[in-house]
Amino acid sequence: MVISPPTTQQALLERANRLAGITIQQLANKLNADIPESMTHAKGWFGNLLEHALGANAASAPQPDFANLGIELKSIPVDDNGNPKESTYICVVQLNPAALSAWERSLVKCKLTEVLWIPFEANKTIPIPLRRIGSPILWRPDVAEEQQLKEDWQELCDNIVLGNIDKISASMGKYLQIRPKAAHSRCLIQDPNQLGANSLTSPRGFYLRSSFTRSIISGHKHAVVVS
DNA sequence: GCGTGATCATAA
DNA sequence: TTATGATCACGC
Repeated sequence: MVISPPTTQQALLERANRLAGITIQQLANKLNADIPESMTHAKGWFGNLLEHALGANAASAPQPDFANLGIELKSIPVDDNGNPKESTYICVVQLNPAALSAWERSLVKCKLTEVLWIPFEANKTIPIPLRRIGSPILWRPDVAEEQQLKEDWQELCDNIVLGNIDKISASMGKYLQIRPKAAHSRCLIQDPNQLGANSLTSPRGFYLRSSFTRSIISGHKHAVVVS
């Protein structure tokens, strides 16, 4: 079964709201999907299931999941208190000078312009099929949030442009951080910002700290979302 | 390797 | 217990 992409924001929200409260088992059954025994070898499984269920169409292109709506979809694992259990991957850290030149044209800003967050239970004591899907939260960063994201991005990118990517640690950045993002630590890519024709470094990604996504999620817990 | 979807595993 | 650094799966 292939689900077509929603043509409007409201259609997308309606679909997402219909998933609120059901279990992973129920969703998997609807889509005729097999549930993994563990997430160890199926780390992106739920995110992919959700894309399928909502009709996301950007595949693995570097753009928002619902390209026509400019909306990025993010599943977010939460504990018993509804707080995020993990940081949230945003996008690859591109090393070409153009990608590092301005926040306004960055992939991070593009992805974070509007995000549909879908929380789901991730407490390991709950069997995967019984974990429930939460209510969707459509979020746009407010002025203060975007300013901080921009500052974090700028500080991190300044280091990259100066050829100091290997000095960046995950502790930098208030909301955004940069961490490895690769199949394994032996993966290497060219870094044109470093002196020397063949400077290599590890592929990295931008992530949102869970302390930040926690504020996003909790700040909208009582939001009313369509019908 | 690059980009997507992320969570795992262990040092601190 | 938590956050960093490492890793898993997939399409191309």
